[in-house]
Order: sequence, then structure tokens, then C-alpha cells
Amino acid sequence: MKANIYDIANKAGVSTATVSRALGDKQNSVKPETREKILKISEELEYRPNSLAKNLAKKTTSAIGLVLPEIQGDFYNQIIKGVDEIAFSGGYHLIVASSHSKRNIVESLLGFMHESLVDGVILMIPSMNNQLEEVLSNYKIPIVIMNDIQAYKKYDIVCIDNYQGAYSIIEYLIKSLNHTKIAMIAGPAGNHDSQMRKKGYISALKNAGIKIRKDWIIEGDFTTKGGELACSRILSLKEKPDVIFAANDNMAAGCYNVAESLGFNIPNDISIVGFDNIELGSYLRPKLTTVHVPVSEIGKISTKVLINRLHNKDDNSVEPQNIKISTGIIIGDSVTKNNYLDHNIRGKK
Amino acid sequence: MKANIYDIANKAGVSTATVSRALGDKQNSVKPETREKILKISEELEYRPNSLAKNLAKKTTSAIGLVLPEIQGDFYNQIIKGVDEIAFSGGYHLIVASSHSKRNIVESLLGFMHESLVDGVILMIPSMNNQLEEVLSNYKIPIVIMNDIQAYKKYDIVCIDNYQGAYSIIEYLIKSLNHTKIAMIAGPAGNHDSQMRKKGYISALKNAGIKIRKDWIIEGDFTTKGGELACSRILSLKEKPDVIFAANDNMAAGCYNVAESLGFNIPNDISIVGFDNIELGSYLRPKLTTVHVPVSEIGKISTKVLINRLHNKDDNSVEPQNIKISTGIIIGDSVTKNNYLDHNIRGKK
DNA sequence: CTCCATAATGTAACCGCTTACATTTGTAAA
DNA sequence: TTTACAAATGTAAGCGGTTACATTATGGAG
Repeated sequence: MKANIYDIANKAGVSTATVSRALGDKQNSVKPETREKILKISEELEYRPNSLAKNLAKKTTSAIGLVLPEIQGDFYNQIIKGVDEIAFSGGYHLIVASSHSKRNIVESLLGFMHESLVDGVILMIPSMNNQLEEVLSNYKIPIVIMNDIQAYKKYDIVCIDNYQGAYSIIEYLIKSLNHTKIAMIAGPAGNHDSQMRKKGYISALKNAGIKIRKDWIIEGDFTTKGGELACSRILSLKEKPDVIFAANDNMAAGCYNVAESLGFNIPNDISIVGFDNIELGSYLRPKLTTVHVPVSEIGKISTKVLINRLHNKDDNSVEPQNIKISTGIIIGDSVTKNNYLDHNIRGKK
Repeated sequence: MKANIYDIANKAGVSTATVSRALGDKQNSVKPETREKILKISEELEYRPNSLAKNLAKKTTSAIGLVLPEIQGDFYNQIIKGVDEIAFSGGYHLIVASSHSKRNIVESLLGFMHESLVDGVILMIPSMNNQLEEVLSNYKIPIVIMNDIQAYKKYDIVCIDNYQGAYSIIEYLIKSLNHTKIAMIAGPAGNHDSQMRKKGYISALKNAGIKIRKDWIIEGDFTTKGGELACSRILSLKEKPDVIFAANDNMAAGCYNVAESLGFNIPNDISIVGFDNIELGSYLRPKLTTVHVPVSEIGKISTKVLINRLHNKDDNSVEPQNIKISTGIIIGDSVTKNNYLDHNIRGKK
């Protein structure tokens, strides 16, 4: 039978309070010899604290909930890994939930937050909606959001600088590689990160004096399959772009699939650019040019922010933080350098 | 302030017991109108049960712990997804822990099992050792192990049939493609799954009357980097094999990297075979020939077995199960067909 | 109308731990 | 030896539910 503090208290001839203090308290509120004795007995009895009881009494759980739209794929993986690492080293357990397929994310959230299973939640959502906002505003355990949502100033937000990431790689395509005919496979319209990436793309083109062509912006869904569909649509256009900028690497991978099956050579016939720099990208041939996103860093920083909140729970003076993580560019072999000659020739095709 | 059953009881003019029954009990032990009223009030008060208290009183947690050696990579991802799916639909929460890098898995396990955070554990370990065995045998919440460990009959085990998987793909290489010169990059020596794969490889060769060459069996570590190292060692041998059988796809991917950088053409100069059929494999070019492992199925079945145990906790009559999931072969383009002529020519090189 | 089985509800102990407050013990100064 | 105060320990009330058992209400049979 599992031993509890009563057993220890009995055997040691002290009260449960002393046992509790000997085992838990940081301050030396117990005489060293007593503590010694208690420790020894708890060893003998193979005592393991019941954290349920502990949490109930303490009104905390030492657990962090992580709610993701998906649990599969390198991207989410990295997030989980980052969160896990910091959570663990901060003494927190991690409960992961995905809102995949039939479950709606709100329900998932409710489950987490309201049943006091967790002290705080790290949340990545495809998009904010009214229902969700109501849920979030109703329940007051700390939340950190990992989406590029500027509108919601009342939450801590940690995300990558999607706008800057998209802007800079498009700028690179234009200024360094002389490209002008750049199409985009955007992410789902409702998705905030996706919106910012699109904005970055548009701004970069505009600032370079390039006209935006609506027919060169296709909406995808961040999946490989979606990338395939979008890509085949682009490649069947009468007037084709030279470069396809996919809003994430998965969709870029979809482009590779389609290009291959249609007999398009990358980058000679069509250049491909991705976003995220997930592991998969490094296996694509030619190597994918993409925006580097320090994904696990997002998880890590979010967790730090959350734990920080948890440690200063009463202190409401700290303003919600809005942390943007900057991106980099990974130069692969999936984009041609378009010198003017080339460009003209191609233009005349 | 969060409402509890006392608040509801007060407002409804009943006792907490009645509230508890109205909210929880399946049997109609409460008068419909009373239940109605209580339900309504609990709505008004936005009552959310405190599962900590519930679990403490009920002595269960409705949570399943999943302990993995790693949390990153498509393979583990699939596992998590499978477990998550079944756990959720069975009304269980999922707590994921990885034993990665500095943490040792035993410690992680201890944390989980002993603090009564979970009702049961699903466990994947790199290898069984004495320390771990002691931990496992000491604490008596249900455990399902996802490794190919025959020696430990007392646990429920769900794993793939590594032996058969390796055996059959080697047999395929030999009988259908006429290969005889097959090297293997094995997994870590301590790893049980890895050992079984190696056994399958050896048996298949032996049964076909092919001599085992020790210098053609190199130990890897299941990582891409490890695959690279092993592959470059093989490719620098005086007498090279025609086929490299990597014990998992990650290492096969490493072979691709090395082959590419050394100028070897796959499959003409060297054929590559993998194991696992993770998503990554489908992006390799030429497409990887590999052993299909229904990874998420492992997670699903393990979880079913565990939940089954949890539901029949008192019933010790059920013998530990040992479920082996069979594999298949994915035929890609990474292996040549070796007809005799070819073979001889190549042999003379 | 009384009686009694049964349905409905209430009482209170318990799950295992924490912690505010009370009490006892120890020790150095007076 | 007292006194005074700090250190060590004990007491007991929660935390928010569940549930065995006790009690009360209900309604049909006699």
C-alpha cells in the first residue's frame, strides 16, 4: 500500500504538519535531526507525494496546458519541444492537446482551463473568433498566445515576425535576384499568421514598384495537398510567374510534387520559396530557399513568459507583452538568379 | 470567483451531495426537477468542476502519461497522434513527457507515476535496464510498453514486428531483385527494436545462404547524422555492398545526403533501403524503398490496451498481452533490380 | 387512514496534503 | 532561577469534491 504523510508521521512520532514541512519547506523550519529522521522514514516507506492532494491544497497544479491546432508535423513538434524543455526545467508538467479534426478548439480549451488541470495555457489558434474570445475573456488563468494577433492587446503574445519574414525574402528575390514575377500561395484567409505573411509579400512588391496581380495570389491551407492544388493552378495559368512564394514549407513541398509530376524543373522552369524552414525542407532537392523561423524558440519564449506570469500572479501591473521573434533567410537552390537577359528571354516565351 | 458545489447547493436549497449526484451520477438518483434546477443554477454560476478535487476523492485522474525517448520527428509525432486520438475519445487527458537530452527516462517516469498524476503510462524506452526494471516493478499503475521486448512477460507490450519487417524486406531484395551484397546500418546496440531488425536482416541472409559480413554491419544511432557517418564509412570500404539497409528512414536520409555529396547515384551506384516509412521518406528522391510501419496504429492500440486495463483494474486475471503489429513493404526507386549480368559486371569492378 | 417499501435527499467522513495559528521547547540574558 | 523571545512542533481547518449511511418524503396497498 502506498504510504502517505500520516504513515510517516506515525512512524516518526511527529505530526503531519512537521512531515509536510520537512519534506516541502524551503526555509529551515524543521530541526535538522527531525528532518533527517523523516527523510529516512519516507525513504523506507517509499513515500511518493500525491500531487493531486498537494495541488488541491495549494490551489495550483504545476502543469501547463499547450493547445495546438495540430499535433503532427515538424512545425508543431518543434513548438512542443521548446515548450516542453522550458516547462520541465521550470518544474512544470506539460499537457498537450490538439484541436484536430472533429474537436473544436474552444471545447478543448474549456476542458483545460476550467477543470483546473493547469495553471496556465499556451495557445496557438488558427484564428480568433467571437466564441473563442468570450471563452478567453471569461476565465482568468494566464494565457500566452502564439499567433500574430495584434488586435488583442490584453493577452501576452509571442510570435514570429511574419510580416518582416515575408517582406525580407520577397525583397531578396527582387533586389538580389532581379525577380518581379512572384506569385504567392497564401495560407488560410482566417489565419492571422497567414495574413501577415501576405501583407509582407504585398508590401514588398509595392515598395519595389511591382504591381500586385490578384490571380497570382492563391489561397492554400498550409498542407502539402493544398500546396499541390494551388501550385497546379498556378502552373496552368496562361501567364505564369517565375517564382512561387509558398506561405509555408509544407505547401512548398506540394509545389515540388506538382512540378515534378508536370515535368517542370525547379528552379529553371519555376522557382519555389517557402516559409518556416522545417526539417523537411532540407530534404527537398533542389534545396529549398525559405524563411528561417526559430520555431522551438517560439515555444521556449512563450513558456518563459507564461511561467513568469505564474510566478507573479498577483502582480497585475505587468503589461501584456507582445514579443516578435525575427526571422532569417535560408538560401537554397530552388530559385534562379534572374539577370535581365534571362528575364527578357523568358518574358518573350 | 469560481463557483463550487457549495454555492450551487446553497442557491438551490439542497445539499452538496444532491448537487454532486445531479451533476455526476448516471443512475437517476435525483428527482428530474431537482436535477433540472441544479443544472440551471450551475449554468448561471458558470460552474466548472475542479477535477483535482474530483480525482482526489475518486482516486483516479483520467489522465494517461506518455513517455517517449524523444518528442521530435515524424515517428514520435505519429505515436503521439495515435495515442491522443484514442485517449481523448476515451475521456482521458494526455500528458506527454520526453526523456530527451539531459533527463533520464527513469526520473521522468518516477515523476509521472508516483505523483499520481496519471492513471496509467504508455512507455517507449530505448532499452530496458536494471534500474528501470526496478522502477517499473515497484509501482503498480498499469503500463503499456511500446518496445519489442520479449523478455519482459509481465507487461502489456504493443510493438511492430521488427523482425518480420526486416526479414521480409531483405528477402524481397534477395528473391525479387537478386541482391546478395547487402549491408546494414543498424540502430543503437542497446535498443530492442534495433536488435530485432538486425536479427531479421541476419536470418534473411542466412536462410538465403548468404554469408554475413561483419564489416557490412555498422552501428548507427537512428539519427540522420548517424546515418551519414555510417554511410560514408560503408562507401569508403574497399569492397562495397550494392545495397544499404538502414534500420530507419532517418538514417536512410543520411545515406542520401552522403551519397549525394560523394557523387554516388542512387540507385545506380548504391541502393538504399529504409525502415519506418515516415513522411520524410516520400520527399526523398529517388523515392525511398522502405518498410511500412503503421506508427500511429502503435499509439492507438497501446492506448486501447491501456484503457482496457484501466477499466478492469481489479480484474488481474487478464494475462499481459503481447501484440505485434505487422509491417509492409513500400517499393520506391531507391533500389536497382540486379539481374545476373549486371551483378557480374558490377562484381568485377 | 395507516403502514411500509421505495425514492429522494441530507449528513458527514474522507481523499492526502498545506498552513494559519496555538502551543511547547530551548536558550541566553537578567 | 526567572523572564523573554525565538525555534520547533502540534492542532485542526480547509482545498472541492464523492459516497456510505441515515433520514425524510412519497404514494400505493390494505
